This record gives sequence, C-alpha cells and structure tokens, in this order.
Amino acid sequence: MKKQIVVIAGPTAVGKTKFALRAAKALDGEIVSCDSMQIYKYMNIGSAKPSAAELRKVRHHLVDFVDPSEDFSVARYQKLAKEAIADILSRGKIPVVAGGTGLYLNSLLYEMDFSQAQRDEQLRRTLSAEAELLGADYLYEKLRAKDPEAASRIHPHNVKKVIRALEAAEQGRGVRDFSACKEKCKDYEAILIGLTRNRDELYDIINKRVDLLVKQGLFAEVEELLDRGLSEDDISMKGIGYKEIIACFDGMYTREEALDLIKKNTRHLAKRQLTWFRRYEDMHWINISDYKDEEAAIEEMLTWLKKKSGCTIKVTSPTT
RNA sequence: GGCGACAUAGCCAAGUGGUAAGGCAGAGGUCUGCAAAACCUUUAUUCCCCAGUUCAAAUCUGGGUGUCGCCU
Repeated sequence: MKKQIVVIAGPTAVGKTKFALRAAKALDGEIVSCDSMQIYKYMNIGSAKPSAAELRKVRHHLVDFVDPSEDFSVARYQKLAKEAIADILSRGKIPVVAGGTGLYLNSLLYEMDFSQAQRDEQLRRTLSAEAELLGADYLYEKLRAKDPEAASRIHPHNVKKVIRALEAAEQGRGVRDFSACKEKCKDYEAILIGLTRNRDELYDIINKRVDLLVKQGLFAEVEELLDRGLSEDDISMKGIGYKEIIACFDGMYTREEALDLIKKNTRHLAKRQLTWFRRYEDMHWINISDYKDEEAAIEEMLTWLKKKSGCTIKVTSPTT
C-alpha cells in the first residue's frame, strides 16, 4: 500500500494550527510545517507560530529552526521537508503537512526539480540594475531572445521573474513551466484538506488577530530582531508585520497606519492563498463558517480523514 | 437668521460645454530557487434632487435638499 500523508492547507488565520493539531493527535501523526515564516527563530509573534504548549502536544518539524539572517528558499524547504516526511513514515507515523505557503506545498506534491539552477547573486544584481536603468521592457526583450518559451508565460512587468528566467537561461536550463509538469510526487499519496471561511468572517478574524499580536508584543519582538542586527534587507524581515513595523520605526508611518497596513497586507495574502489552493482539484474543502462551531468542523475533517485514509482514528477528547 | 464654499463609485479624487482620469478598498487570476514575494485583469449607462438653456450639461442658469466654514 502506498504511503499516505495528510495536507492541511488554507489562508492565514483560518485555524490551520488547531485543525492540524487535532488531525495529528487523531492519526498519531507528526506535523510538518509548510510555512515560509514560521521556519525562522525569534519570529514568534508576527509569524503566528504555534505556542510552546501547542508545539509540545505533537512533534513538529520545520518550525523555528532557521536563523533570520539566513536566506532560505523553496529548494531548501523541499529537501528538508522530504527528509522529515521520510523519517516520519519510516517510524510508522503519519506526516501532517500544515501551512499556507503554496509554492512550498507544490514542492512536496509535485516532482519539482531544483537541483540544476543555482542562484547567481551577482547576475541578479547586474540584471536588476539594468532593469532600473533601461526599463523592464529592455530586460524582457533580452529574455525573449534567450528563452522565448519562458518569456511567453512571464509578464514583461514582472521583473523578478524575468530575472530568474534569465538566470536559469544563462545556466543552460530554462525555468520550467509548472503547468507542463504536474506530475505528482511518487514517494507518497497526499490527502488534501483545504480550510476556509466566509470572506467577511475571515477578514474580521485577521483584523482582530493583528490587534492581538500587537498586544502580545509584536513591536517589542521587532525591536529585538533589529537589536540582533537584522534589517529590512533580510528576507525574513520582509514578512508581514515585520516590514511595516520597521518602516514605522523609521518614521514612514504612524503606529496606527502601520497596523492598518499590516491588516490590509494580511487580507491580501489570505486572498492570494485561497486563489492558489483553489487550483488543487482533489482538495477536500471545509468551510468552517458552514458549521455550528469549530468542533463540528473538526469532526467533519476527522470523518473525512478516516474515510480517505482507512486508518483507525483514535478517540480524541474535544477539550484538548 | 446672514454670507460663502462644496456635493462625482464603499473611500479619496480629476474633469469647468463634446459623451465620466487616477489611486485605495473590493472581486477574479498568474505562479518551478526571496513566495508573507512579484505580477496581471476587473469595478459609475452616470456625476445630490427638480426644472430650464443648448444639437450636446457632471460642467451654464434658477429653485430645492444636504454638508462644512465664517459672521450675528
């Protein structure tokens, strides 16, 4: 029988942490985080990392282990997450992949090969300067000459992607087309669960959560990170809730404006996440707003998991 | 009570006689090495209301309503 993994995806603030915890408990599984911000150490409040108590309940992987000054990327995530999954499976447990970073999830669900292309910081800098000086169109024309196929699916204004494609072309192998490479990962079979809520409700939760994060000490957390020597240039500091507060410290916004901006950016993120996850055809969606309470939605999730996996679902007490 | 200014989409707004810019919010989407990133598409049959002038009015005229400011 093919090995199974469970995936719990959804927009930020929808309640993934709680649902994943319950699923992991029920299935005797371990959680593999799929989140590009919760990987970082010291970034606890802003990334809405599971609490210490939650982390203790079930074994977690790929949370809180990268120094925020380090660069991270999908390629590294893919390698580490696949190792974690293999390890969990080898011990006879079930990996519960939980998170909202769509590209990271794709790297686990599909045969995405990152082994060839390397980052070339120098080339990126050169190209980026060219774009600034001569315009995005100039760079795009360059790509059209080198790799017309890649150019055809990248918008000329999307300078970042044009640069990435040029970099890949330079190294001999172009950027591959995702739609042409939808081959599913052969190592395991994934049971996909998508969590959502009615839009108004989700946005409301987001707005309130930002206020809560501030109460929990988000500003102090950012200050500590800056004291550690981090700056707005570090990738980790480009996370929502961090970049806005740094800008606030720099006098670009008032506290009030920074909070509104964090809320707005988080809502936008949630919307994009939903767009991304809607692509998965075999995703089983659970709209939490349709249930009388979270517990009822969790029941539905567990019932579905039982049906799909054939595993014995352990009895879970609703209070945990 | 008098004088003045203003009234355009959910919000901010441009347009001062020729057939409703733009931004934000909202909605939809793209995605193969920074992805909490980057990028794309889309949103007013109508300009507070009524009457008039004109081939033509958001734009001009009169009246009404509302908001703001100043004065008594």
